[in-house]
Amino acid sequence: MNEAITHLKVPMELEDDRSVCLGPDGSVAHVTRTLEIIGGRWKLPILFRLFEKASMRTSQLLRDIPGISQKMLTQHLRELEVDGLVMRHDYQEKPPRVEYELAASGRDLMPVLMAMRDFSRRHPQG
Amino acid sequence: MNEAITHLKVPMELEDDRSVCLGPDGSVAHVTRTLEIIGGRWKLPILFRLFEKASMRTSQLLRDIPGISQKMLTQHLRELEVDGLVMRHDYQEKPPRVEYELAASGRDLMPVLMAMRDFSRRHPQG
DNA sequence: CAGCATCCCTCTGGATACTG
DNA sequence: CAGTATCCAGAGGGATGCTG
Repeated sequence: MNEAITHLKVPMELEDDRSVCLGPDGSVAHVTRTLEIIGGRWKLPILFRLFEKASMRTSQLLRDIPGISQKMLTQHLRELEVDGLVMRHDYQEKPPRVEYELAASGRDLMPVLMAMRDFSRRHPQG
Repeated sequence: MNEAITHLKVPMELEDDRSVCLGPDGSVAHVTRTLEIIGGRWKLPILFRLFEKASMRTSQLLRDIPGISQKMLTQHLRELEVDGLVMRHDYQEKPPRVEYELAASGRDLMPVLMAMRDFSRRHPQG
């Protein structure tokens, strides 16, 4: 799964080329990777929500994020889970009860997001 | 112009809602703004290139970034210029001679990109 | 309540050809 | 050399209905 963002994804054949030509550290590839992880339409709202509230049920997220649909919520939560940012807890109850919380990687990501937020603040668009 | 990334763009009607519901600081909106700026398929290669080489001609960029097309190079350079990350210098010569360099905002962005790079390094994908 | 399956529309980006 | 104009394929995401 984890269908990454198309226009950000690096075609297999070019990946090495780009790493090489753009620094031996592969900076571009790594930044691209981070972009792919947070690049979904609702990824940021979900992450910030879980950052504020620690643990949340699916229905809570659905209510607290205006405009998101069931489908997109589940889909993005899956991707975030696969990418290791979010942990899913299924309590195996009836009716279903599932909760999500930020994993360690997810918490580590927050300072990066804060840096991105601060950049935008320091550079208001023209 | 500056046609932003669709799946990242916040519909007008929801912009306020999201800012409110996701913290009074509008974190999500700001991070989204930064994402939009760097979200194009070739934005990162271009930025890193200009970060390394200071000033470059169009043809140099075209040669140094494997896989990019004339169209996308120009298009992304325009967007980066509009967003204030890149400065364009047209020397008004014949044949044409145009050079690009990072603007102050572009240089300010680099530490943020480094943070994103480091995050990816610290969290290798599964 | 939580999640999956479809259909459909929009937009990005690639390929190509042309201008000054 | 630098840039523009078309055409087109593919992916992301919205709307809706169904399942356990």
